[in-house]
Amino acid sequence: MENNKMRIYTLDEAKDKHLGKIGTDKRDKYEYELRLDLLGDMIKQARKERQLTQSQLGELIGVQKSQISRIERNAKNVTIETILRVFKALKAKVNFNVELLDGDFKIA
Amino acid sequence: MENNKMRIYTLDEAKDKHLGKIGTDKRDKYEYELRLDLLGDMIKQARKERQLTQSQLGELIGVQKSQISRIERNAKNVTIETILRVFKALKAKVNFNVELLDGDFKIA
DNA sequence: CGAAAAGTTCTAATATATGGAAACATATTC
DNA sequence: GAATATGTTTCCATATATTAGAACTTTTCG
Repeated sequence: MENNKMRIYTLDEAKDKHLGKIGTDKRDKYEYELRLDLLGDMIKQARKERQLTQSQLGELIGVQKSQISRIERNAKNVTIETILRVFKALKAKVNFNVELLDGDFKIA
Repeated sequence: MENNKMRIYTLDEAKDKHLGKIGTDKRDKYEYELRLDLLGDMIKQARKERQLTQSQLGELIGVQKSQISRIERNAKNVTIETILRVFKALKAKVNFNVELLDGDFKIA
């Protein structure tokens, strides 16, 4: 019987693939913007992992394929709730990890 | 000199605190809904870690304190972009991790 | 290669997110 | 306890997210 966890994707994995490792100039420069862009890519990857078309995924949450395409293509201006609906239909769990970075942050 | 990473928060940590460990009925029942609710809590925690009022955080991203309050109180229907703007102002990095769960998932 | 499948983009309508400002509520300070 | 600081809710206006459906484009498959 297989492991319960089939696959884990992280945004960092996706970025490594697209931009190179942490520390390269190219990587840092796009860190913020790509965080916005790659969420849609993660939806797409999860969907393909499930071997679903956009149309089939759309049926699962009750929308047309065009909405799935829209979200996958540009997830930055999509609400958290909508994103989670999609991932729920894909039987994927999303974890948000927040990491406070050290900076000499002071309010006078 | 301090570590670069001051603190790491995960949604799971927050849920453990509110609901008990993975596996309890109470925990499972609210897994989906609370994922929607606790993102705002994470914003609030990060803000307090930075020792900022809502008003000060609002100034950082150019909105009134009432918007910060609104977002913290209900982050589920907020766009990814807005969420990330807030975390960026808090000098916090957000990681989205997607985990595909095994399920006898078939499309006939 | 051509047809079908799959994905993308557009239009227009509706629902809702975002925002300021003010009133209100609660917490903190002295 | 009173004043101040901080957070919440409401109202209203504007901007934008969501959606169906259709036309279009790209990919897949036999």
